[in-house]
Amino acid sequence: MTDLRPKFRREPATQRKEALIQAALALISEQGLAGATVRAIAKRADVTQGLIRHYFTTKEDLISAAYERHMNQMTELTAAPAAHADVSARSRLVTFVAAGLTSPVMDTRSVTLWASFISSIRTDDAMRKMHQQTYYDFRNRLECLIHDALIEAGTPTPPDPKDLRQMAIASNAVIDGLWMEGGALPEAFETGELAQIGLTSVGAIIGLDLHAQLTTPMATTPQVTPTKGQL
Amino acid sequence: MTDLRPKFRREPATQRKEALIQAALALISEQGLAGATVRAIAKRADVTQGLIRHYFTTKEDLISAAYERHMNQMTELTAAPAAHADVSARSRLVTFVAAGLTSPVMDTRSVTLWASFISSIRTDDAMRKMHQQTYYDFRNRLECLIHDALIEAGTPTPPDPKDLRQMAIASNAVIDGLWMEGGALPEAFETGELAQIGLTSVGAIIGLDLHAQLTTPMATTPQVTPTKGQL
DNA sequence: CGGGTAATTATGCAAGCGTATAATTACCCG
DNA sequence: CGGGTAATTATACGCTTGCATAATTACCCG
Repeated sequence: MTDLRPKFRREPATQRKEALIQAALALISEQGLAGATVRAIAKRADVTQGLIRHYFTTKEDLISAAYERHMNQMTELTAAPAAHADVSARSRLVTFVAAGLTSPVMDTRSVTLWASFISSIRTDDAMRKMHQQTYYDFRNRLECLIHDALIEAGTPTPPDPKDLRQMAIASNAVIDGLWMEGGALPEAFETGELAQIGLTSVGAIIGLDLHAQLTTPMATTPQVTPTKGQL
Repeated sequence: MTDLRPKFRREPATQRKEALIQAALALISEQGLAGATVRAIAKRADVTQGLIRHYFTTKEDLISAAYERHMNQMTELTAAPAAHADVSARSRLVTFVAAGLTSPVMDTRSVTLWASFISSIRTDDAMRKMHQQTYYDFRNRLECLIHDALIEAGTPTPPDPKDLRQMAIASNAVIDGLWMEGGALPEAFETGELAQIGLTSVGAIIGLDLHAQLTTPMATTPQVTPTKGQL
């Protein structure tokens, strides 16, 4: 009756931490922050709850690490496809915008996760700093792409830094707004519709046509039950 | 030693409900959903916790009512200033966009509240429906304003409904995105900067100049520490 | 192969949670 | 003024939470 098989395995620290973070992310995306209890996370990661305290001094620590992980991955998933240096700047910008508004970046899970975290940036300083850093990082990448695309398109003079900043802020906002709605109400939009709207809008904001070949100012896609009315 | 003064007052139902909702909103905006416990809400509203169950069958009920209240107020605060029928359609649109990107609509408290609620639209069906309804309501108002402004500006033909829809989605997204960042990182932007960017962007998206008198495509405002760098 | 040690489990605790129910009590009406 | 009733308080229950601490145990190293 003596049990020969070990009752648990000792894993490298980074691996265990990663497993715990992934378990936390899964739970938060499924049930919100309230569902991500220490016990639930431990169970999901197939360990006992005491182990969490061994790797993270507090639960807040783990949640914060999960937030960082999620946001960095989102930025990377958006930026990576647009990193090929051998294509035109305009093409890189197009890829960036489209990637940010397509699965897996634009996705109910991602948006829910993000929303859960965002709600705590007012209370939690670590969360607040993380949000700020993530936001600036994303916006700066966008600003660089816009800058390059404008130069490439042959603008009269090098773009005014102030205008560039505002274009980046505005473009970032459209992408964020579309991304959020696409994740929150997936059934409200056609596949690819939001990516296309994003390209049209960013194009309009920076004064460049970001569509394949056409020059029409606002292209067209099939419509879906808008619940229009009253008012 | 007999206490002459009454130990509590009986208030009309609507008033008590309203007080409880306001207490909940205050707590959620200050400490997130986690801080809005039944006991804390009751204390804030100067009643005992049992009373909550007397007016709301469950805590979820109260939270849901608070969500509805908050969103409707935000929409109203944005739309009301733009309701004067005697001014031009363009002017009404301008007012609408600007109101949505200025205090008190664009505000840390509002954004934090919204974020707390949003995180639960995946789990909670009532929340989900409320979000959907609120979103469509806001977007439809925007679409109407855009429509009127385009007609007024003398577009060649009545605007294509599909284009109109996309313009509304995009404009809504910019406003949402700017509103969110303005609330989340208030110190990152100059006063009025986001409203101005919003006007410029919506103008670019629908193909109308929404600025006071100028015709320049991207006007200019003072800059503020952007934490630019690396990459 | 055998001991030391850090990873992991096991157990417990105090506090807070949402909810249910019974006891008060302010206020309305005849 | 005095009784009825609904608003409000008071109290309690069972459960879950995050965290701490002690007991195990897998694995590395000489």
